[in-house]
Amino acid sequence: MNKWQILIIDDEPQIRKLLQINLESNDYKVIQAATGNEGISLCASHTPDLVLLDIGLPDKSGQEVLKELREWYQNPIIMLSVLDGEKDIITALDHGATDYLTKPFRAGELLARIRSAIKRNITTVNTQSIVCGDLEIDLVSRIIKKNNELLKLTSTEYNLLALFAKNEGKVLTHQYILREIWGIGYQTETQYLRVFVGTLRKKIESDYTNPLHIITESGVGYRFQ
Amino acid sequence: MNKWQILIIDDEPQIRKLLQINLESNDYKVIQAATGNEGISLCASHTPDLVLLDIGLPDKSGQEVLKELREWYQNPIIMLSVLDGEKDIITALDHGATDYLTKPFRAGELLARIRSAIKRNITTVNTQSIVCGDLEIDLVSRIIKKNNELLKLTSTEYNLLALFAKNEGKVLTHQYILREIWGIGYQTETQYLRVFVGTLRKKIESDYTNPLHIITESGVGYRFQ
DNA sequence: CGCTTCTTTATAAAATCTTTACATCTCCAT
DNA sequence: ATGGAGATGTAAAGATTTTATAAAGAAGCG
Repeated sequence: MNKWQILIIDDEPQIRKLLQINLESNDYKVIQAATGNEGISLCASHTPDLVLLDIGLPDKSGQEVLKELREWYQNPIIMLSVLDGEKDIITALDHGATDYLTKPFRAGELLARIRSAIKRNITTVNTQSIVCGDLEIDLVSRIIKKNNELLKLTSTEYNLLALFAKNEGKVLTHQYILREIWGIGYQTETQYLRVFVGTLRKKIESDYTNPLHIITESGVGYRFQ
Repeated sequence: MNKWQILIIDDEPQIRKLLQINLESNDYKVIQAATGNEGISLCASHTPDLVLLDIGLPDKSGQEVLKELREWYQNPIIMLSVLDGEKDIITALDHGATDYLTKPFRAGELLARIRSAIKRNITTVNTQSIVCGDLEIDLVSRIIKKNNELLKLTSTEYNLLALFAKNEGKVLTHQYILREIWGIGYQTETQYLRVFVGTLRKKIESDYTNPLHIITESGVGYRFQ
């Protein structure tokens, strides 16, 4: 079992230290940012399982960071604030914050709310392994088997297949896939996708000239089944 | 759009009244219970979209009610309490409570937390799909099924069918359909529409010489049923 | 280096959309 | 009822867009 990774975005070093000690002693992996922009880029590069976001930041307000993150980041975001202003709470929640705690918070309660948020998130988003016909995808150990034979995939190929498997049956648009795998700013590079879908098909399809797993939805995207 | 239904379980009539007024003025439908057992049976019979559960109840504690409900009830449960005890909060959250508010709570915050909980719940649990006789249209996954068999539609065919399905029973004029699917400036290209209605009918109608789903309203447009 | 992986480019192939031509239907005036 | 004009349906051609594939260049890594 690998640890859950939590990103702390807060400008006060003492608070970060306090949170870090508390979280690490409860078996979470912690990464930290002191500013909003640093937090956003760390979130993009590490995709943590949860974000603790302070409202008062030096470069941009926590509310703004929240909005920017929510354009692409799906995991829980818990807001922290010294202010108990109802308006702040309401706007944060309405912009997609998972929870809102007022400082000084109690360590036990924060941990419980973190557990709750992560649990709710995994039961809906994450699953450990996915079986689709002759394919078996283990999301924890990143192992793919076809007819019980191990397949060798590159990192990007694996990420793509995992994304497909997590959304079995749904049509995923080019834009969505590109954003999820390559990140923001790659939404127009549909050719990448074609190349990688091609190599993936050669590996996972029994007859890649007639794919049964990755179906192309012309003009829209792809569907995995 | 039908209203969200919320179940209040609280023994104090004033609190129930207060909550009811607040919720109903925000377009929620409210049902109420004064005891834990009554709450459980109401929840079973009505399956509300969210439960507001008081910790202090006359017959059994809110924590017990929570545990019993969570054995089968998946929708959000927000706990309310006069006690701000950390222990209560932690046990409630660890037993599957979605949130925990301490009385006296602010109406705006409660409403925001209710919105947040319901929104999170529908995006994960519900996939709103439209069923019309032998047709099933899943607007989220972009999947069309006829007699449980997957249909392969092109992008434009899908858009057209989705537009029809969203306006089931209504007569849509040529102009309106053309503007919605092809955009402004195509209002006069009624021939496009004839071609695409033709191909759609071949795919979705059991007998396309005698269409039952897409009905032509001569001189006006089409109607879907 | 040698190897793997990722990014680009080029081009062939396939799917989809548009347009044209003509058949068929509907409904009203005769 | 009957003929005909306007509206609608069908089929098939071409034009256009989208997709697949190979293969060359670039980047990362032991």
